[in-house]
Amino acid sequence: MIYCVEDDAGIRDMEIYTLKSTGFDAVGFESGAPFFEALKQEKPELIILDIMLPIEDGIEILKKLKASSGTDKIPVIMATAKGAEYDKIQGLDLGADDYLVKPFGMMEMVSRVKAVLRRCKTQTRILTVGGISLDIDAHTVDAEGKRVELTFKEFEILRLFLSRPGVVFTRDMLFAEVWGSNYVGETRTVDMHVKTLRQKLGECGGMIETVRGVGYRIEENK
Amino acid sequence: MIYCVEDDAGIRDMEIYTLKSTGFDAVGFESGAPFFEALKQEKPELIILDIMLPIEDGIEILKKLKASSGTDKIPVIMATAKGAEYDKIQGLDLGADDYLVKPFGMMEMVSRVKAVLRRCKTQTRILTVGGISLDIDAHTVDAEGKRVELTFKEFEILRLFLSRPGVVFTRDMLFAEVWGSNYVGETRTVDMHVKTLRQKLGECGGMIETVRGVGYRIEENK
DNA sequence: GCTGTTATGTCAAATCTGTGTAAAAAGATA
DNA sequence: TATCTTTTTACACAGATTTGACATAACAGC
Repeated sequence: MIYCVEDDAGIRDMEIYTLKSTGFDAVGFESGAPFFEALKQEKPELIILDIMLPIEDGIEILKKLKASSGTDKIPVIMATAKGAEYDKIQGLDLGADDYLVKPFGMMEMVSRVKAVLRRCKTQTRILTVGGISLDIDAHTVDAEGKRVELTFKEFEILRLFLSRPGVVFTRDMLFAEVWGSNYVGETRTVDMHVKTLRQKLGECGGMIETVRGVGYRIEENK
Repeated sequence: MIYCVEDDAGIRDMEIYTLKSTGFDAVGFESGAPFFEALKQEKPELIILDIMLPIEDGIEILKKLKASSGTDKIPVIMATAKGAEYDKIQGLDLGADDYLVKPFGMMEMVSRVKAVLRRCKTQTRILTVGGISLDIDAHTVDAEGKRVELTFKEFEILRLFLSRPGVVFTRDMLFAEVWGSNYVGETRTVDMHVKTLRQKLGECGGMIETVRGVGYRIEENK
């Protein structure tokens, strides 16, 4: 879902039309008030925000968005009039993720939206690295296209690995994240789960690398 | 460190001057070739890349950057001529982090640089000196662009060296930091690790200098 | 230049440590 | 209860680390 705040109905409709025909779900708002109302109902993935607005201007709206913990992480693209460089600077410094200079092409808008979403890939619900893909919602894992049945702990560990490919997780980190407690004493619990993971993942099992003296990581295949 | 690739000497100098006077360390390049040469030596925090370049254009350079595992995470801001919308789209789709439309103000450039760096802040912690780069999170080391496999102690020692380039570490300091204990008695342990480090780092091995009677350090320049 | 002294480089052997694995015990779940 | 998951224990082994002996290089004084 993408929200567009834009007072010019022509531009607004064009934006919504383009976004929808590109496969996004989009809703337009004429001003800040109805926009904030909608925000209470549903948080969009991204906001396109015009700076020149009648009652409350875009900069003010942006400040409010960034001030509230529920909305501060939603990426914002500011739309600004040509030559208003100061606005751009202010917007960027206030935490806008990008901006569009009017008049902008719809192709460009879509590209920027995609680029920002790519950057802010906050919660991709499906993690994929190499031949392994893990669906967080469905709680399923496929390796080389084949469904793999994992237990809870195994799933959580694999999810961590996939969430940051190439990054090494120490046993302490794994314990903290998966068990929520500290890694105390000498136990081979983690190793055990890694072993079964490797086994169940078959071919892809080799992607889980041991970093001796440190921990484990999933190979960032290149 | 920020690298600027721009064929127009006037613009390039202006960029470098502005960035330096803002507190950044910046170096300019006229074309792709010297830029890639410098890249072997040191990886910058950010790259400002002109699209219209004589021999190899910015899009090509961007593709190369994103194709190499050592450079694909470095944020890139593309500089493009006004109205060349297609370029922008292509650049953004290829993974550029932002772009500047020529002619752009220096204030805007600085704002964008800061914004991109802010966004990419929580990325990876990478120490780079000369041709060596060490990724703390991934626990990997590259020398001259090639992956080098290090053992735990080797990694820790190299990490110390890279954390303070040019500074000499005595054997006592190394023991205290890496082993967490005091350097007792006469043993060749540290020297041994330094030897294997130099060996494994190949060309870059020479960067580890012996300071007779004191300890070791990593050579800052060259 | 030499020469003796000292620090560092190198090697192979000895030691130590972390990890893989299996199997059994302990907890959950149904 | 039976079954599945998780944890623990025990042990073997590959690989990392350390050590001591010796070679080599650097330096200071002559």
